[in-house]
Amino acid sequence: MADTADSANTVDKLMAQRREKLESLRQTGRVFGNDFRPTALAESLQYDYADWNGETLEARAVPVAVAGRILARRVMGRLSFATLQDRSGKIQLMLKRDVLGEDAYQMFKSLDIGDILGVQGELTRTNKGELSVRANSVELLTKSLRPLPEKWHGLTDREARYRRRYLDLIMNPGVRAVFAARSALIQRLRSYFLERDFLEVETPMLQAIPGGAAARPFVTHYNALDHDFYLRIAPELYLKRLVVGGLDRVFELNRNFRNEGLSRRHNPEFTMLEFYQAYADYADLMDLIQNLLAEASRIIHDNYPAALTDEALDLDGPFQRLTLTEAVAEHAPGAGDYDLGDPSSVAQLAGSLGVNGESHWDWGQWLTSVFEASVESKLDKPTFITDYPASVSPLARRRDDIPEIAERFELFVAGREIANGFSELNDAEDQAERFRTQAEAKAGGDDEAMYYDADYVEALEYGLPPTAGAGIGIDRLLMLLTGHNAIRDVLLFPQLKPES
RNA sequence: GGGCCGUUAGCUCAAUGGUAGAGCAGUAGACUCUUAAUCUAUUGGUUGUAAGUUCGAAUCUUACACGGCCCA
Repeated sequence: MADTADSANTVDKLMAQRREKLESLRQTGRVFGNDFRPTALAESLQYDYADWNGETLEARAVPVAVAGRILARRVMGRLSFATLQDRSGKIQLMLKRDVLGEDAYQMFKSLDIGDILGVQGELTRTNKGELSVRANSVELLTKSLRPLPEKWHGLTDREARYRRRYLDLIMNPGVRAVFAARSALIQRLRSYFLERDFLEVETPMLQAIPGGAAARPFVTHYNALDHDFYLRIAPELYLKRLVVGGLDRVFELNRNFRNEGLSRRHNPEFTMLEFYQAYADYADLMDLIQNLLAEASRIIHDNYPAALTDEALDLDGPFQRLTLTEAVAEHAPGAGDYDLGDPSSVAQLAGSLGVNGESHWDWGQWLTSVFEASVESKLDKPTFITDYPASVSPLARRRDDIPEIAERFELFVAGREIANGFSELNDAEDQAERFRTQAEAKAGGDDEAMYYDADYVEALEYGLPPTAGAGIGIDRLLMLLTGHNAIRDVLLFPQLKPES
């Protein structure tokens, strides 16, 4: 604690100065007033008056009230300029002692960068042509007690940007654009499904049996029930219960939690869109997703250029489609020397690629491991991989002609999976059998294997109509669309280790 | 989990093992068209933490913490 003068560090001294200014303002007038109402936004003014020259502005004397944070200040004797930033952008303030009066001008000069002001005045243009608000009055709305980062270099330390995102948002306008794009993306996904008669629903985050994906869950304790619950790893099994209940088209756009490490591409909580459509199959959903992503992509690219980096992708389709076996044959080194339909041959191929498999693995697990090890990262252009082994797809319907294959697809872009979907398994007896196999694997030490969910099987026993469903990882989709290669750059508050 | 890199003033960054500096911000002053304003003066440090080597450590060594990049 820096409560003595000799232990005060720089920021304590800077804050002490600002507190003194605040205190002296309290003596002479009102601070933290909450009745100022801006009538204009900086960016709107820049846009609306772009064609007005100085003479016209002076003649019309357009009155405006703007509010925002001071980012820079240029005092030149009896005339000053300041840069004010509001939620839309920036506009310059022009402050003249002759107009404001001596007291108000002195008050302005005592303000600090970071303070939040309400300013009333008229629009004008400087000699250099910059649209400015010539202030008639200035009100301090919020005193900022801490110094902002430097105006020119801003805040660049990534850790600081993530831990104090508000400073990042103040100092780095592109960050705001990314999250505006995120909002627009989510908005469009939502409206896309609503337009197609899907019902938006919310299903439990706290689940007694975590299901719907292969992942380790977070555990929490529910005191009142004295029972451990899991944070959901996917909403899938609940959404399909709703389809059993007659909600033939449902979607949920919400958070999932997976107990994995942190990395450039992993955050323990992430946003997933899942949707289910009865009387459709996986091929229908591939078409839907292709169309959906093209629309979403267009919205982001057309409306949020400031959010995009050079790596931003335009997903305008059509997307390539390959079966898993075709993809392995095409991309896995040496695949031509092996029989991809034969379990032991595929296991040998996997071994030659350095995959550490386990002896009890079946054909599907070996083939999938080969795909993950040597194909996935090469799928640069948007590609639907189809026809996954049923054994690695325990919730997916089998193909009628080849029962070992599931009617399933995953979409890969830039080497990353961004969507996963299938024709849903609606044969309750087969589902029970698949769950048994999963539960055995879990008992055998595979902590990502699924639990046996008897309640879900019971729901299926009442009858799930033929249904297809899919999930799209929203954070990763946004990463692709905006060209950010760290998930932390598309999450407002990414998970970090505690500081101290 | 492994390898490499980083952590110095509020921010952005310097500093052959030999007195820790600069710019911005701040403070005081000048200045009625600036916009990284300019000019003058000036305040500001537990060099991530803890040990060690050394006459002497921001600098070398070790451990730890946090972060970044790459790999699994």
